Amino acid sequence: MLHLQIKNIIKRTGLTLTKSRKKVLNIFLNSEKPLSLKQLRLLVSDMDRVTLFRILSFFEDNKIIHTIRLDKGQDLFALCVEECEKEQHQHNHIHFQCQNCEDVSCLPIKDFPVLSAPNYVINNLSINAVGICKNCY
Amino acid sequence: MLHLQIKNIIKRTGLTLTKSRKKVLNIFLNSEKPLSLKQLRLLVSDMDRVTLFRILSFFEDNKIIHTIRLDKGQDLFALCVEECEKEQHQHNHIHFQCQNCEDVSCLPIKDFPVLSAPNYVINNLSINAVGICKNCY
DNA sequence: TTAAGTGCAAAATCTTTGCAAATGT
DNA sequence: ACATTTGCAAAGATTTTGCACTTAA
Repeated sequence: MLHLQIKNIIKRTGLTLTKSRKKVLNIFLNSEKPLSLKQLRLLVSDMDRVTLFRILSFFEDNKIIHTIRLDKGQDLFALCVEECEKEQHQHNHIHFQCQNCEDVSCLPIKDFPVLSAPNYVINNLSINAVGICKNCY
Repeated sequence: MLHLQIKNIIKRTGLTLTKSRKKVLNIFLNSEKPLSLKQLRLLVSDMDRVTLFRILSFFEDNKIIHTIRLDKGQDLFALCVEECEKEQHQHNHIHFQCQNCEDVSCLPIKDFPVLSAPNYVINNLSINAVGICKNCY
């Protein structure tokens, strides 16, 4: 089941499914939340850090994961969902970081804002919100 | 005129107006566009890189500048405008990067989107758009 | 078999820290 | 004069590169 999922994700890229890549994918598939590089390093335990770097940038190039760039210089990585597989690689969800518990999650928004500006073509919006989450409210 | 502007900006923080800080502020005040660390380094020429780091983080702490975190790992720095001086330090403008010419600017949007999610408090939104700018259109 | 991926060592960058000398008020 | 800021040297951290060895198809 999970194995099949992993195979399909990699098959999309046309490239090799290795043990290391499988490991990293598993971590993402088993995680509810976006992960920092530090967290990933712990979770992959013995994997060489260079290999992890290369896998992450490979995954990012192939739109398997994307980077969430929070304020304050933190980057988190998350699996892409359906939308990413379309041409535009659009992320129609909003990342939210709680200023109290620091937790990062996706905001459940019904109507994703549509923006337009005269003479501009807007292909992708990335929106980060900060505030107080429903648990800390 | 410009000198007065600089004085006022620094006065807000209650702290010292030094030659180096003045230099960096001048660069920002004379630049239409947000600047990368690399660009800033060139523009401050002989200033020690540590000093530049410290000035930037001082300016950021004091809400004189803010960081624009573009996709693909680039950070740019820009002067804050009026909004930043209010409590919330909200940036009611949208940063736009052209996928053709790579230029970064603020999007002229009339109605800044208002988001709400049940049981969440949203204090700040940062929105980055990518697409094709009016010059490359 | 052989093209691609991994691990290791080491280079290149980037960021932070401590402290003495210089500067601003 | 005194507190703050700067420059320098050096530590720490992060990211990249080259290359021999291993692995997946």
